[in-house]
Amino acid sequence: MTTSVDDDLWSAVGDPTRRRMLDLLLEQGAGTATSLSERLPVTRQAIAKHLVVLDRVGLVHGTTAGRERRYEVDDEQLERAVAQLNAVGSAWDARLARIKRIAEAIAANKTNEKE
Amino acid sequence: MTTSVDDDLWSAVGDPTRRRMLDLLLEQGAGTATSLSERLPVTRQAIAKHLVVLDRVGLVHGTTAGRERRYEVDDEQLERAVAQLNAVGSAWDARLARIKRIAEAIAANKTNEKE
DNA sequence: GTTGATACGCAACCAAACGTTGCAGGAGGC
DNA sequence: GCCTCCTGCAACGTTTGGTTGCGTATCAAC
Repeated sequence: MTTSVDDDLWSAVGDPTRRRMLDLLLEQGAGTATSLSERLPVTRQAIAKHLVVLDRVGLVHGTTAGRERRYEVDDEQLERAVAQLNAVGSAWDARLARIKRIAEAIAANKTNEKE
Repeated sequence: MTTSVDDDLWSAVGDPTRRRMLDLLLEQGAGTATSLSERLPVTRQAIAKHLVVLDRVGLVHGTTAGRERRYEVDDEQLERAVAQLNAVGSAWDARLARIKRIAEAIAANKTNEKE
């Protein structure tokens, strides 16, 4: 039951560019707006805006080191996001399973009623 | 590895309103733009547009019955969407698990160098 | 210290997406 | 016939993802 609190995390993770940014950050351990933009098909400024979004929901946090601003994934928050993905997935799976059971029951019933 | 093909399904499911529409359709078996809009905080026209989006990626399909247009969830396609949610989730989980292992190894073995 | 490259932040601008209001038209019930 | 309900379409506003352009701060080299 998608509570409205989830929506911030969902919309953060819903964007394909942000998902790939998280992939890269996990792969490399950390990254800057510039380093990420070199491996993604968007400009540094677009990446920077996405980093702000991800920072706001706590999925990454950045530290300034000299002229660089380095971002890392927040493990706990990402786990929370994964948990919500799984929650929605399994909720739908449960619904689908129930629908199938009902469909089978109806099919059995109809064959009984017929003739 | 988030192929670009996934993005259509993701962005369809990424919108909170569309997620709730799918919830309602699963709960009620089927629904029209009007019936859905009565249980969601947006207008019928907004719902109608979302239904077009969901139809385009195959998550629902609609049939015209008299003056109503009834939409139902496409079970197979929704299962595919769920599979993709789970795929991303477990990929991140695997990364996080690996990072934790490495962190523990580093804690035990003090000699390490950055790439 | 001056110069030059690098990394960043900010502002203006564009296009697409989500949402609204308003209106015309087809299907059912009286 | 008439009236109601459901739908579809068009115009409009706001937010969001993306761009370009410019100013500024840091590091390295001279």
